[in-house]
Amino acid sequence: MNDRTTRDRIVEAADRLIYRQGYGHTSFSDIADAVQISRGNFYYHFKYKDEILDAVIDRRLADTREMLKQWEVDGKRPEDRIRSFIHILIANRADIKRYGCPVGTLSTELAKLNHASQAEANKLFTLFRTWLRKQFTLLGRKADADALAMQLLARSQGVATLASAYRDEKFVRREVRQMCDWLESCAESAD
Amino acid sequence: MNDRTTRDRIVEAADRLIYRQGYGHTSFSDIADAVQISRGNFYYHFKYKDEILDAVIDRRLADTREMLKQWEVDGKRPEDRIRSFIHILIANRADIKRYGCPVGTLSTELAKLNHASQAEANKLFTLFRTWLRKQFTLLGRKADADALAMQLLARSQGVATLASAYRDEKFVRREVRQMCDWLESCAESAD
DNA sequence: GACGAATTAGGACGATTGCCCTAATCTCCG
DNA sequence: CGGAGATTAGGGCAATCGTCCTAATTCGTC
Repeated sequence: MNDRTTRDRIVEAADRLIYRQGYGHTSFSDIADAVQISRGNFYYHFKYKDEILDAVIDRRLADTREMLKQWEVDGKRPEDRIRSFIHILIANRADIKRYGCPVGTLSTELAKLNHASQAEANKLFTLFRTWLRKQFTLLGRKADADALAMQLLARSQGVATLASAYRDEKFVRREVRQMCDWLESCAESAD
Repeated sequence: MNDRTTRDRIVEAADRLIYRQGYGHTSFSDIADAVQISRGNFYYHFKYKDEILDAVIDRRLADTREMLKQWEVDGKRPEDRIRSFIHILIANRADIKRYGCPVGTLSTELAKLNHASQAEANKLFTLFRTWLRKQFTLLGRKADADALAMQLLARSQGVATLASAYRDEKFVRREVRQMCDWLESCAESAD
């Protein structure tokens, strides 16, 4: 019924462009050029710009869910799983250095635009938050699991912001090391 | 020679609008409407949009320098001065909850736009960074003063980002309390 | 009060934006 | 092969963008 190829290619290109340029600064033409289709064809798949944004957010949500699920397979101990989270900063350091965190920068922009989809975009934060909370609970920090999750989220966000401002990868590495140390002390102080 | 009133009113309005809407989403008309002058008059004071941005950044730099200077008068001990920095999050919590950190969000946006003034905007970060480094040095943490300054900057940025995403003031208060605790342990472990 | 300079008002420009329409093309099944 | 539905191409719309120009007004000074 529906050929997913073109639509997926649009969402994929929009995802990358919105991450790199921001939502407001990414136009229909930008995306159409990237996918090498006409704007008319574009309109066939997405009538409104907001629809593309929602599709991009959905895509990111799905990808993130998949990633979190995979981390639960890879890391057997909860501290290992949390370490997987911290290490996104290392794995994506080149992009983060240049464009910041895809979750944080989008949320910030939509907040300023007072955009209706900000709630949807925030689900990305909540996805990580809930997952981290679960891991901290498994770690034995039942009482303050959510606070610890938020603390780790906040610190990651800050690292991404400053890494992008100063275009500094070494800073990322240093902060990741400290966050891993902090995580170990969290694990020790439990049970 | 130059009547500063109108120009200052323009910069003041532009500052507020850029903070609330972002630079890219703030137009000449927006600012002219806010100041209640014609766009033609506007053009007399600023030929290019980039000039307004630079004027806004200069204004913020001057304000920040003044604030930092004041903190050195208010707080006699370096830990008190650093506490002043941490408490901006409390003092500006209503704005931060709604629009995030003015320094971080502008830097992030300009990074994505690949804007020439990003270096100038980053001086705001460096102003805080250098000042904090000095205070940590006075605290006796000479070797890792810059790392501590960056760590505190990063955490503040993260708190602002998440406070804005979740529109949550309580989270700000909780994190500020923890940051103050952390600061005390910094002061104790020194000298 | 008059004159030159500083300031303001208001409109116009080309480009780009999000959005919309229609005709051409492709694909697949009877 | 042929026709119906899915897909694509390309142009056009009104609105807004940053920028620019010129005429009117205000201001300080003699």
